Order: sequence, then structure tokens, then C-alpha cells
Amino acid sequence: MISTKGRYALRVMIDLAEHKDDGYIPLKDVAEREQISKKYLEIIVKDLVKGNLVTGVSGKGGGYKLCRAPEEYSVGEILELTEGSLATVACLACDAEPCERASACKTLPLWSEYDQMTHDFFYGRRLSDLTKN
Amino acid sequence: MISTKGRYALRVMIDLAEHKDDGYIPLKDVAEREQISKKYLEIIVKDLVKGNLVTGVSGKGGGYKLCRAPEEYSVGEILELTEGSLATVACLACDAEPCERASACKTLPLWSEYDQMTHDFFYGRRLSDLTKN
DNA sequence: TTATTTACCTATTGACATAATAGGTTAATA
DNA sequence: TATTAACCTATTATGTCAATAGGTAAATAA
Repeated sequence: MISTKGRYALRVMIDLAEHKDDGYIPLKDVAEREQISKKYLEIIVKDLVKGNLVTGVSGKGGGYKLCRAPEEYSVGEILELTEGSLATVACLACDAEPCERASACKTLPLWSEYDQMTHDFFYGRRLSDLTKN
Repeated sequence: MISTKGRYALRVMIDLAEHKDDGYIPLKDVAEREQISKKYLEIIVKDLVKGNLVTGVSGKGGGYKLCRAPEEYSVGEILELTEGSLATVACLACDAEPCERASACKTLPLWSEYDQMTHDFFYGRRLSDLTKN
């Protein structure tokens, strides 16, 4: 299940992409347009800043903007950054402790395939595929 | 994220499929072979019984067995039953409250497509695809 | 009849993640 | 100097997950 964090992050990115020529966009504006609590967005945007997806400027006239062109972002990297991981089962997460049953596990190939499919799906899409213009 | 419940359920079903000619299989045996707490499996198997995927008989010589041939089960129905839903985002779950932003939502088509892909992936696989024999 | 086995039932629990909210400080501009 | 907006730390309610615990009912074998 993709959580609100990842979903909201994607919506913020889309919003910033659609206003990429309007200078720095205050989070207040994004929150109003997207009908999401500004306070909650602050938490999410912090991750986006840390991951170098967006950049922020304080003070009057400040706000956030994308670091790159919308075509240069994959949906996968946005989700992976904010969700922590795109892994579909615990065994396949980055921080998973090695499972000694792995070689005998009859279900692991299924999860691996699904995981790969998920990865390809989201990394195969660009932020620009989701914007209006 | 597929939880242990769905993953364990699938392993139980595989185990029962691989012993489908051995009469009723006590949960104790499954638990030992699969290295899963028998008590926890009881909860999971209860769902499988309620969903008419397996049938149980009490008492000595009792246990569980599949209701149909392994080819007759899709992986999707097993997971959907035990996980509650295969939905990948809350908006698309069966019990989701209708979202008034839906028609304007720029991300919904993406989630729908991913959801469909997930559905097709798991419903396109049979339990018999995962067994040894 | 009795002991044994096994499914079946209800309840509880610790741990953790989710989805926020609250209230402040720093930085930049008009 | 007032205002705007990012940035920071902490807290919290709610819910789900992954089990555990302790029993009752049913069926068979001795």
C-alpha cells in the first residue's frame, strides 16, 4: 500500500512542475491547491529537500521549486525517497535481515518478480507524464 | 506491502497442495515444515476456511485439505482473501469513501493502472505454478 | 468408555507505523 | 521593522500487525 506520504509527495511535485516558471512557490499555495494540511506537507517536503529533488528559500518571496526539469524525475525515485522503500514484501526490503529459508522458499520468486515489475513500472514514468502541460 | 498474513497463507496453500493426496493434514505438520507459529496459522487458516479455500476436520486423523485442485486456485484470490484487499492505494480499496477530487486527481490514473497490473499479475498465477510437482 | 488428537473460539498484547498537530526559531524580503 | 515563509523539534491519537494465551468442541483409537 502506497501511503499518503508518497502520494502527497507526488502531488506536490506535480504542482511544482506545473508552476515551474513562477519562481519559488510557497508551500501555503500548494497546500491550498491540493487541499492538504500545510503542516503535514512541511514534513514531506523536508524529505524532498534532503533528497535534492526540490530546493527551498526562506523569507518573503521564498518557497520551493524543482531542482531539475520535470522530464528528469522518475515517479519511482519520488516514491522511493518518501516511502522509504518501494519493496512489496519485507524479505526484499533493503534493510531486510537475510532469510535462511530463501533458497528453499517457493514464494520468493513470485515476490521478486512482482517487485521487479513494480520497480519498472514506477521508474518507467516521468514526472512530466503526470503534468497538464 | 504484502503482510505476513498473506504470505503465510500462500505458503500454507502450497504445502497443502503438495500433500493433497495424503488426506487431512494437521496444522501442526504445516507449521513445522514451514517454520511458522501454529497458533498464528490458526488465525490465517480460519480465513481460508471461511472463504471456502480449504476445509477442516476435527479430531484424531483430522486436519485441513484443499477444496479444489491446485490449478483451480489463483494466487490473487488467496492473497485478496487473507490480506482483505489487494488495493495498492487507499482510494482504490473496496471500502474507500468516494473522493471528490477524483475527477481532477492527476495521480489517480497512475494508481489505477498499477492496481490493475497488480491484479492481473496475481490473478494470472495459479497455485499449481508454485508447487514442486 | 476413556485418552488423545485436532480443529475451533475469544480475548489480549506489545510493538510499530501512520497521519497528522503544535509551537517555536531562523532567514530573507518589502 | 514588519511580514512572510522555510526550517526545526516534539508530541499524539489511532490503527494495524504479528503474534500469544488459554480455553472448548469434535472425532478417533485404545
